Amino acid sequence: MQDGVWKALADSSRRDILDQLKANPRTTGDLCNAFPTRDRCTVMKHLEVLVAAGLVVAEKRGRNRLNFLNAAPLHEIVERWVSGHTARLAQSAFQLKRLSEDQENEL
Amino acid sequence: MQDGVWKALADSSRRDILDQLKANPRTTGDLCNAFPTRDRCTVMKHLEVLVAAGLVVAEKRGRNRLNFLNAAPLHEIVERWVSGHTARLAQSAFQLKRLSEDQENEL
DNA sequence: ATTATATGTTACCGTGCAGTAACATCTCTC
DNA sequence: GAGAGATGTTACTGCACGGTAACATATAAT
Repeated sequence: MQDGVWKALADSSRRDILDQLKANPRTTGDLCNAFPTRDRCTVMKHLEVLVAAGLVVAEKRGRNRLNFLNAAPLHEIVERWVSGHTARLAQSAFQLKRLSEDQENEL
Repeated sequence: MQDGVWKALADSSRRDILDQLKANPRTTGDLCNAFPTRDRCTVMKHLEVLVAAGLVVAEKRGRNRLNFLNAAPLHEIVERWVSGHTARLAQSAFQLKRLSEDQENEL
């Protein structure tokens, strides 16, 4: 479940697509124009992955397809996993600080 | 740069390893015992990826190797990328709500 | 010193994925 | 309805990655 979201976020092209959708929904053609180096099929495949992960919702509008960002899955993995780690940011920083001090003492 | 962090987080085994390191640093052997289904070499390869991403710092202690969590890269991608999306969570929810209403109106 | 324990290194295999091409479908415009 | 424009589908290729085995090194205990 969450795994699909992480996998979707692993690719920079897909994160770029999400950035494009952040302000406003875009048609597939818009997105292809935004990434001239990538083939249209490549963009569509990335969109499929994003839709499967729930990060993008697509809607047909005539002969166009509008792609909407859905930030909810992002929010979810941050709440359920990331915050559990970053909450202890100070603790891990302390551990690492003590580690480097021990290394100095070994000289 | 950030890409290495995202790639490292894409694999659930690696996220599990980070979970193991959340409370306390662990030796490589500890981690292997924590994941009996995975080969030791597999665990080590995952650790390599995590170290390359800066999420884990390893230190030799005698014949053991202690693996420390470093949550800083996590915090960084959240601050620099994720929060830019989740901050607009309400906006994207509104867009999606309006989308579903439009779909109902089309009936 | 020898042995057992813990970790490090190299090479290989199967799978999954990014990327592309060719072809198919659908919808607007005229 | 004919053609153009936009999207959908299938199949193929190269490469990266997860996983494993075999071998190598280092350190503690005896």
